[in-house]
Amino acid sequence: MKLTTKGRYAVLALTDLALERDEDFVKISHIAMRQNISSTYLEQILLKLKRAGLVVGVRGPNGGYKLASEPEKIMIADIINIVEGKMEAKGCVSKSGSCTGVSGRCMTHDLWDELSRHIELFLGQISLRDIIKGNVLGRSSPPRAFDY
Amino acid sequence: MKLTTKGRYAVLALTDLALERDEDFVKISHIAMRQNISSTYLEQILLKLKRAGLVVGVRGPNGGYKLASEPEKIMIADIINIVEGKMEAKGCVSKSGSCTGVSGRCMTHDLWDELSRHIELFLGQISLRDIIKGNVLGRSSPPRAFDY
DNA sequence: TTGTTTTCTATCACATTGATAGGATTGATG
DNA sequence: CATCAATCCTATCAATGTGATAGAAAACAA
Repeated sequence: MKLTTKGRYAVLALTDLALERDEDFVKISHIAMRQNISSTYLEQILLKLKRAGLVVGVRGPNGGYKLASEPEKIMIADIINIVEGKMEAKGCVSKSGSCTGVSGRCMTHDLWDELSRHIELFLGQISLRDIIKGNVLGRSSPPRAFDY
Repeated sequence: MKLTTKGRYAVLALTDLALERDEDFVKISHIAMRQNISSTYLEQILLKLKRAGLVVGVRGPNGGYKLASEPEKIMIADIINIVEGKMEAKGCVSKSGSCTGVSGRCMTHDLWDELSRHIELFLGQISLRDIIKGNVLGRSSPPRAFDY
């Protein structure tokens, strides 16, 4: 899974929107100032989120952005997937073809596959509401034992 | 957590070494050919792993690389940490200072903190031996329920 | 010793992505 | 209609990931 500043900014911005839900539309500049991130960079990110339908944006005076649905319905995994591009199903894909190890598919295929599923499962269960309620800590459960 | 091709190549190469453990020393060129990755790039990666003590390398004819310890003692998290640099403890660190949201620390701090712990926990429990034995699939356990 | 094979090391070039800049478009307001 | 405020969009710059090149140093064999 790819996780860069872009994904973090996206979650941060949407969390901000979830908090300022009473205001009609929140301006980019306000989010950027509050969260201390570049407003021009945030533009591109919000644009992607708008095209994906997670937020709505209106132009002109009194314009700005707004969540398209309830905070409890927006999962972190969705946000990340949109701005970072799709989580690559197979982390072993190199530029030319995929899984081109000598034995057909590369040996670590299952590992990255499982890791992606693991992360997606984790972030797919946390909503924006969980974040603004502080309901995040302590969710890490250890993986299963070796022998099963 | 940062996860690029460098980390994947590192795990792939060490998995290859774990499989060819009977041979005394395995040449970079052989690993690169078998796993279909750039041999010059692999050199840089193996060098880091050698400095960290995970592999030993000898020069000259019949030289090459070799695991420094048993495959079951080398965890994936260790490999990634070495070649990708340390996992940043706090994913919310921006260029200037850290956690500089308007309210002291950024709102998503706990989220990234928990995610890092989650990934490290996952990769810290999987060894090279698990990979070559195919003992990886099905380890994803869902996170805990919301209310606890 | 000499030559060959390999790791070691540093530096350079390219590709991808993070981040910025400036203009174009839209809508509200007087 | 004119003006202003904001999103929208595109082009460009900067940083980093990825890989190539050129050699040096070491170990072995003849």
